[in-house]
Amino acid sequence: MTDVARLAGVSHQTVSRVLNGHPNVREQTRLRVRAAIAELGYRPNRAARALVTGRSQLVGIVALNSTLYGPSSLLAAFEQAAAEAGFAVSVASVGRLDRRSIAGAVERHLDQRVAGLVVIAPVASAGEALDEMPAGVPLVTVDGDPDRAHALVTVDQVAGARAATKLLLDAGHRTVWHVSGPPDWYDAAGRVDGWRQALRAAGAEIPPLIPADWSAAAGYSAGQMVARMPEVTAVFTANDHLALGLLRALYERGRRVPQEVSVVGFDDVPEAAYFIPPLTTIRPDFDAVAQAGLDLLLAQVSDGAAAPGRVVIEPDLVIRDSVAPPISLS
Amino acid sequence: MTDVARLAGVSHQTVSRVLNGHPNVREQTRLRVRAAIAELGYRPNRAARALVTGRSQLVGIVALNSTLYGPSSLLAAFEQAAAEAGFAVSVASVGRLDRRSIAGAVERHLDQRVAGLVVIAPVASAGEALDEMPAGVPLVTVDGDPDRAHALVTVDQVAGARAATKLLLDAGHRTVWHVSGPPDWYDAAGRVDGWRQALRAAGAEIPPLIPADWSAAAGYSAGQMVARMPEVTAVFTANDHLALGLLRALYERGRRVPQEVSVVGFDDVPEAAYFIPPLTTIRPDFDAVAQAGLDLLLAQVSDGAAAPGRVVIEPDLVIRDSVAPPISLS
DNA sequence: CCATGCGCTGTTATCGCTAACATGACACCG
DNA sequence: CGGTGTCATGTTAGCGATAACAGCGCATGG
Repeated sequence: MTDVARLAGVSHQTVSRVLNGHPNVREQTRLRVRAAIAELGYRPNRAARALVTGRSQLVGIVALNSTLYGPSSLLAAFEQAAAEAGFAVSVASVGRLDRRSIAGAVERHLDQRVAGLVVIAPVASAGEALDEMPAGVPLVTVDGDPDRAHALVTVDQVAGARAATKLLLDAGHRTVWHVSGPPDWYDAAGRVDGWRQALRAAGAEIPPLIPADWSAAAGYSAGQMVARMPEVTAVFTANDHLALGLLRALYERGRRVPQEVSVVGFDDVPEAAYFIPPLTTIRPDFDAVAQAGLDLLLAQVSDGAAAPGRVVIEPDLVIRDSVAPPISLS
Repeated sequence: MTDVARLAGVSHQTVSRVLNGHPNVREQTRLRVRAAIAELGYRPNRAARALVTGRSQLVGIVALNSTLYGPSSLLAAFEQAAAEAGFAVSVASVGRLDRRSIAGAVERHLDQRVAGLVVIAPVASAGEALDEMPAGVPLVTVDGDPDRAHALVTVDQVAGARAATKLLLDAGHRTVWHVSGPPDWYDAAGRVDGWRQALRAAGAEIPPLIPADWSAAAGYSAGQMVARMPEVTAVFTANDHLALGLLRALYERGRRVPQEVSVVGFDDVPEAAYFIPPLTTIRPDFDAVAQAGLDLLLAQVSDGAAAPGRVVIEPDLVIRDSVAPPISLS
């Protein structure tokens, strides 16, 4: 910086002013400084700037280290949004969403003096870990606990699940079964709620829940059971991969989809249109979630950790071929 | 830090020594300092440390902003490995792998004074962008150009493709068709090479290449063509999602897999075991890639940018149900 | 018994930057 | 025409750490 100042024939402070877009610099001086910067290929040292300002143009993201479609889409979307806002993104991924892991990831970020923190915290234990967080750090949780005080962005799981269930009921099915995600995930719980609500609203019988996790393997197991129950004509699975496994089990046992069994998934993974048959599903808008999350975070950053907001993103219904009226009606 | 020093009754330098594990600190003093640190909940300021040492315990990763299985698995694996090595990870993702985007992402990282850079650079344009990089920054490319000077970690695409093709030939197929990925990706090119090599080695006819990208949609189009060609009995697709689309097209047109057509994919996505039928595929070990990449990078960091190495990870063959001998033999 | 060296600790300078204040030139106003 | 702002710029201090050096006490050896 001193070199730049010397070359431009000004003081280092003036260089700093140009860098930070201060007014009160003569146009001509500004140009000289710019030229010197370009000539020397100078780039400001962010560590020094962070040190003196106490701010860091860095947002931390705590995410689950997995290739689950939802979390990894979110991560990508956040990076994108942050980069556009001029923030760098530091990622600390955790193997499991338990208290210890999350706390560790948060610590690592605090060491780096992140300006704010986004925690993709879809399970209860994550929320607990955040309660122990030092206050004063801007924080946004994604898919976290609605009953906690933090700023929160979520996909409206309940509405999505309701829409999926209602679609099946409207097609004429007497009731709808549900293969659920891991019970400690809020996403999974919300989808169960929405499913129940829709059934109740329609006065339909509420069948037992088929518990699973997010994997195709669990969907396959669920499908093996479903295939043996002739009365099951409609299934809503908590995500698309479960649906894939389910479809496969039904196929193996000769239960045709959608003629005998209708299926609706959740997520709209890119390949859902190529399942056998193409899967009707619910599509959350991850870009919107990320954008809203970052906006919330940056608002806190500039206000000084005020006003934790709440944003709920409505998912869309994507209709393909895996839903049909039950045989009795067709 | 001054507070800690005061509480422990020592100078700030001694605190620093304790923090950095220097010898020449009396055990008793060390304990007093530790206690003071714990009591005050003190955490060192990395910005200050980075400023004075010129080092930053930060590695940058440039990745494609996508939910493609390979890149996103790699990203996750890198975070994991870096965290274990005590490094924070800053991610700059790019929408497209063109020169400008990559250069921008690299710049953003250099601004942050990353200690080293990992670029997941599976296309030619990425390599070009890196040629313009200021020298002296430790750099590792993943799946990049084998002809460039940078340190490089790759999955052995050629060997994987050879194994896939050979498996099909060994099952008795006269030849094997290939649905390829985007031609500018090294991964895709390597898989094409391996396929050709295996055919040539077996003296089999080399059918025309069916060009595609990585998507299930392209696999579906390819499948619509394959289904119309009765002589095609074996297809190797450049990834699992292509295989999914292909399977679906074959299914629609009544071509049974594996009885009439055998299929092998590449990647072993978690749900591949639940395709219809379960997909035989090639599994790259992304964790190994990440570990090797990070090792290479850290070696450069400590040596001061010496010895760009080269590591090739051998993928495994995962055998499931999508391969069978051709009808003429069964 | 003093020179020497080692182990432990403190003092000072410094990294690159921004904030706060100081300065000088000039314009404007009563 | 002197007082008072305002603009453009320079000077100084300090952010929180580490590096380099200095100093002190004590054991060792000739």
